[in-house]
Amino acid sequence: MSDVTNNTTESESSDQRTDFIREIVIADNKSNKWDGRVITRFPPEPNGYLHIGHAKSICLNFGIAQQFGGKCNLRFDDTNPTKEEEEYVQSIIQDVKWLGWDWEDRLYFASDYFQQMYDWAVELIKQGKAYVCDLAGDQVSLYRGSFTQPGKDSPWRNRTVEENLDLFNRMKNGEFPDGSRTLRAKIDMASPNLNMRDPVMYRIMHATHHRTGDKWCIYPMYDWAHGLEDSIEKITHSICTLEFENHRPLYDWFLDQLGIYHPQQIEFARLNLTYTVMSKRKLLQLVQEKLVSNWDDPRMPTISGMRRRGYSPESIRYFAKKIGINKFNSTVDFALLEHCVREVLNKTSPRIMAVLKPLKVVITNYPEAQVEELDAVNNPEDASAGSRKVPFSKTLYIEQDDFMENPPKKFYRLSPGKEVRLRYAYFITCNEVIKDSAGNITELRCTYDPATRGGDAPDGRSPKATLHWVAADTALKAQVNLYDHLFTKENPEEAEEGKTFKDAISTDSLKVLENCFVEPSVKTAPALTRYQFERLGYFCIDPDSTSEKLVFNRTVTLKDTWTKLQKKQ
RNA sequence: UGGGGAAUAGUGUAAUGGUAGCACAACUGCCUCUGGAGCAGUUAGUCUAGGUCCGAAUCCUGGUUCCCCAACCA
Repeated sequence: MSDVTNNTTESESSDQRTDFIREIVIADNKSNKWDGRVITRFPPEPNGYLHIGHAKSICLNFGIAQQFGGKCNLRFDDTNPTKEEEEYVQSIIQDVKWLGWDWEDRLYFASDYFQQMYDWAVELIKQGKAYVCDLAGDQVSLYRGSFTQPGKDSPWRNRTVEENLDLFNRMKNGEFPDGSRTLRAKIDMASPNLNMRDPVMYRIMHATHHRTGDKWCIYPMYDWAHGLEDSIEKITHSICTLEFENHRPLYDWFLDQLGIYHPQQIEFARLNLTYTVMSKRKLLQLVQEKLVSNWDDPRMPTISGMRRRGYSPESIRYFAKKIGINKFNSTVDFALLEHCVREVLNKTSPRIMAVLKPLKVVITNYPEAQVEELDAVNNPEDASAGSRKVPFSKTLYIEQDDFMENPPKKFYRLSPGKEVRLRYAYFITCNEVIKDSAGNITELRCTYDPATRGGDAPDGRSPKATLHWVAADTALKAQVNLYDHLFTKENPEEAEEGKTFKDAISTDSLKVLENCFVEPSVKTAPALTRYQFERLGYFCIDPDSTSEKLVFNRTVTLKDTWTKLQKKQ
């Protein structure tokens, strides 16, 4: 287990918190329960794209294996061909890899174990612990009883072993229609745990499986299959989410009846995040109803969406580490995720200058055709990132927000008569404001102080503000997509009467700015390259970006105390 | 009207009978060629009622609240 694709920085090398699951692993190692082995697995069903909640589980399982010198398998739990697709398999492989984890040659599929599972089912039948039931679906649930009422035995519960064997074989051979029969475990129809009331092990499904094709027309249920998969792979700690706690007695029962290798199932709480939804069903709905562009829409909490948004794998791993592991439901503040993203990106992203809402500035005392190349530091947090040249000339663009004709108190930026520093360039003073007939400011006329080249004055004076800028002639035009929360409510699931989570979708989660300018140094950068636009935030090149039409996605803003100040007033 | 889990600042977590700590958020300052970063500080917590104990977030008893379970989904 190694981070092959990502460098580990300080933020990650900090000590791993010992959660209750790691405590179990440590205790097991101490007692030699598993002979020192630690084998975990990440077992997704390929029926959707992975999201940040899965990342928590991935980092837990792979992280434990890494920490204790064990292994973590990637296993597709592909037991339901009607919901699963190859596209999802590929996306999941890509996402886990991108997150920085390596399963080496241990890529497994539950469907590869179908024959073994079948054989074990036959064994259970021979033991008299499983039977073929002819009850229809609605009848099965009727016989199951309720929370407070015990169930009733199926009329087919006491078939002979021979009859069960014959019927199960014929189920496998495709002699019966879908839904006509099931194989059920014979446990206890009066158990207070409904999962133990003769759970279905196999159902008939004449469906084409994405890997086994039409070879099988019976498919194992989760409860039957999952423990067997874990057993086959000699998993030591089978980590799953809280809702499977009720299933653990069944997990244990199947393995005990068969007398085969028996991992320990441990449950932890899934992740909830403010301002987002996490269920695969709802995410699928957003995609299918075109409420987002696709699974990798940068507003989606999917791994692919976050990748496109510009989140780095390291920042997601850092986040997973910070949220911890527990056994109760909690909702993590989205701001913590953003903090983790900023923390990592601050240390790793090269800085460039870009102007999102351009305001033309003419330096009246600057020579007409002159262009200077000025030195700019690539990353003040990382000396090894070096420096680059940025062109400066008579006509520039600055940010509209960086000028105010009638500035309020504490507005440090440019205003008439005021001097500011242009980053890495010169001090300029605004002398004249030019407006169109409607009164909109269209241009600023400024003078520069030639003695301040590079951004320092010989007399030691230092303006309160430093602005970012681009030279008009050499700047590249770009589209910039500004993203915000997809939902307006902290908990979109909590919908009022007659409303759904979709009613909480934000109308300004995406703002497209078409007339942005970026410095020329980014011209040939590949898709997904991450930058900090100085004073604005972190941005990355969208995969749809071309050299003819540059497109950037805003990952997250910089912390902005000025905006905060304004909002308070 | 059954069974299974769980409750620590606004949020996420630590403390495993011995000073309730950390992070995010919020708020103050300092510093700064990014109103970024960094530095220093402030606010704020053991669900509840009893009990055991020199001492309880932790152990015991009762209560409260929340989550999960009645798919041929996982």
